[in-house]
Amino acid sequence: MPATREERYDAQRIEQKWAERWLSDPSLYAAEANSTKPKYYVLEMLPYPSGALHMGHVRNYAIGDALARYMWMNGYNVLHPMGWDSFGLPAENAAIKNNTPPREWTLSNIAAMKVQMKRLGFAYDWSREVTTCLPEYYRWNQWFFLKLFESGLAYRKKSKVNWCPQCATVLANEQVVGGNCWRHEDTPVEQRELEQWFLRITKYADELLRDLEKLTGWPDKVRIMQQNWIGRSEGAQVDFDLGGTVGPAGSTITVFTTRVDTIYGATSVQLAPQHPIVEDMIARDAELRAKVEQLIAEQRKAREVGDIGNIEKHGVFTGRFAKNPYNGEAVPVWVANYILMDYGTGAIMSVPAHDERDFEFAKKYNLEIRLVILPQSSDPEETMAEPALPFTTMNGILVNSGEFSGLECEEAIQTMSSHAAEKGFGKATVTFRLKDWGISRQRYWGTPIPMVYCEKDGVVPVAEKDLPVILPDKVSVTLAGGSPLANVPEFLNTTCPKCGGPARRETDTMDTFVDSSWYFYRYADAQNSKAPFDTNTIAYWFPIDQYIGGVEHAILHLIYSRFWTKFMRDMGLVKHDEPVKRLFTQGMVIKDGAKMSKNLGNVVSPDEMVARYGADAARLYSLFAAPPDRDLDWQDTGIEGIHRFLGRVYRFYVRNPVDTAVERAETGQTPSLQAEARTIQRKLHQTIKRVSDDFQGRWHFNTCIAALMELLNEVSGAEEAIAAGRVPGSLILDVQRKIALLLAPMAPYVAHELWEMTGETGNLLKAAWPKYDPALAAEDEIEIPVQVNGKLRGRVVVPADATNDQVEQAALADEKVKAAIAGKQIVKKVVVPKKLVNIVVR
RNA sequence: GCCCGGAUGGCGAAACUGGCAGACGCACGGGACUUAAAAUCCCGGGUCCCUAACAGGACGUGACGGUUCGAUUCCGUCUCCGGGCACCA
Repeated sequence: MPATREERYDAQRIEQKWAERWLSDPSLYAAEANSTKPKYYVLEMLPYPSGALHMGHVRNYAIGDALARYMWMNGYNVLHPMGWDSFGLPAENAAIKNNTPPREWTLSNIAAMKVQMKRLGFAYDWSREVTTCLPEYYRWNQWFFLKLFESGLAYRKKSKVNWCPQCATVLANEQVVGGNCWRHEDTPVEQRELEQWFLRITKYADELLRDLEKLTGWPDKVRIMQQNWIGRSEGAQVDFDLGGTVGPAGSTITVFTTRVDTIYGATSVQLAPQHPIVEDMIARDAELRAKVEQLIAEQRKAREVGDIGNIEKHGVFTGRFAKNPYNGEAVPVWVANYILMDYGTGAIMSVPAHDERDFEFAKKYNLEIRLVILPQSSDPEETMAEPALPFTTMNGILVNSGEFSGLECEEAIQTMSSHAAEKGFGKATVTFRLKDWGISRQRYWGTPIPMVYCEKDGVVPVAEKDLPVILPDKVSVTLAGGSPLANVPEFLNTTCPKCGGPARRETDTMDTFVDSSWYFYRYADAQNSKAPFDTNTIAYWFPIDQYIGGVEHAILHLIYSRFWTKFMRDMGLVKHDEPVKRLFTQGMVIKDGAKMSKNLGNVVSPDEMVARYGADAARLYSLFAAPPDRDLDWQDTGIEGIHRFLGRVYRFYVRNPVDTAVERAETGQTPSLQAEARTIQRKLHQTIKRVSDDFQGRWHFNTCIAALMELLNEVSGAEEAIAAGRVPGSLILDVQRKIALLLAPMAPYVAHELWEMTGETGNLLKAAWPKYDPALAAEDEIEIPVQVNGKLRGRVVVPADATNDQVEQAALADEKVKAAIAGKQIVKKVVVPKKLVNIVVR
């Protein structure tokens, strides 16, 4: 049947109409205060306001919005907010390029993106909008900083830090990816010695690791990544005595090892080139200094290439010996380029027989290789064979190890650590890979760190009552290096909060990950001017029931946020240990097999998609094209298909208008439906079940949209029966209303239009999610495949409640099955209820 | 090197607990409607063999092997792709 003009699905007209209605009612998506409903907090990661949404955002928010709307329809008090991660370097780059002040640039980007979000129909409670670059927000960053400082969790330290020459600022360890800057993938990070502010995240290292077990609603992948990042390692520290002081660093080398059981096999001590004792040694040995500097250079180079793992091992003997406290043996002390100063103690004992790296090094420099562990045989009587070296597993017995010989590795580690502690030359200890979080940035567009430097009183915190320390507007931004704020006298010069004398302000600003570490708390109490938020309000909304975002924040943002929550708990501000109950990481949106990028010219613009196919189609397609946790390969023809589907849905309503009077007329009757009508009714209830199950469980929106397509195919295939009056109007109306309801979370605009076409009014958020009737969803008859020797040979149709015997009889009676088993002996008959029959013959 | 994930038609994918592989959609081919086009509607389809056609048969979920009446699904070995960590002592 050809489509008429009135039947045309005009997405623009429909979406304009509903957008006007929705936008005129700001309370529509507002979370309720003092609600008796159960609460549900659904959160999507807030965007950086770059100026335009990309398809990745659309996908992220389409998932979150579908969930939020579904929960609303299921009677929850939903909190669904949005905000802007709006500090950061791009605003400064834009300022330099276009001569626009960062503030202006950022705020106009926010305005533009908000228009896009509203056009896409996302149901956000804008009264709770958080914009991190505004003083109303960042004053609380400063307030938290003061609290951290009071608690000793914020401290200042001079150290080697990661420096990105492109950003002209320092980076945290988490922001260095493979030796390069996380924002500039081709820019190697340099090491600079700077005085910096750090947050003591390591205080919570153990808890951050332990509580990962509680996060059962998080993807394993993310938990494992965090576990690796924290890098807890149990071992022992042991002191090796140099037999005399070299310099200020003393005469003891403390090594860290996870295999103290192998210490009788230690044949040298290896120091990191930057080790303080090495510095003492080279202070009066020019020759050694040259060699050590060479090792440092090699290390730096390898690090810059991101290849520290494959560095060619080099070392130099220092000419000195250190005493192994277990056996009193003096072993040579070396400096080696594969020893890292920033892990453990920067010194190791080298046991070539039982460590790959030590083995390789010993071979190269002809150091002694001494076997002290023999593999443990499963048969104790069996003589133990000499293993291939290096033998690194823990499945062994100690030999040549004095009083500890004969112990198994595991128990030897315990015994020998205790022994060291008793004798006072060592102890069992735990080392973490996680380092404290360096938050100073030598940039302008960030939260000013609220500290003051006074000649007399030193480092003094700004008084709480003087917050916020306002970021000045008139700043000339350059990437010359050094904080731009240092060139603003009005900002720089201040008075000491303690003595009132002249002082200067800290000119570094905070890492923007501080902003995102707690923004989701502010949503719950966004207008609070007395505190970052009210503790009781938080207790109601937290933890976040569902957080949705990209996996790229698995370590950075998500570990900082967990740390922030634990700190706030310890200061009594929140009552829970973890901020996020369930985490979902959606896949990337790619095109032609590659990440969308301007360079490749494969960027799909959401605006263009909305203009051409409508917001509903753009949203629905991003849910349909792939399960949400997988990457989505964008295909322009795919969204066309979805647009076509919405058109077919729309036409079904236009072509089959049901007078609502019909409903009333038919109520009270129990119509015995004819076969065609019954098929439609069954499909309807099956579809409600499938869509509901997908929302509850796996979030495979692609399959629930497929289910809706199947339902539509069913009813539009029955147009003849409908026209002939063989399908009751009440059933058609039921189908039409339920399709509108099922579509509402994913394609809200057209869902509302369809809802209205069935004579309903009111927002679908307030309509109840449909329920299915299992009896109506059930099949009367089912088709059972019949296999012979595991191969499909026939199909039989039996009543759904047929017994196994009946099914078996039907199967054996089937002509094709008969032919397949003719002349053969039946060995076994397998009948799986409602599934299949398999007849095994010989 | 270690740890996670993935591999199914021309393409995106489905098969949720071991039970008909390929739902749904895209692209494609054929047809209807139309003066024509667009839009819309209907039909077809994994590969190969056989057949005039109907029908029939064999093979098929990255590879090889195993368990099972039966394997995309479980086990073992391997290949390729993506991600994380990496002389972390």
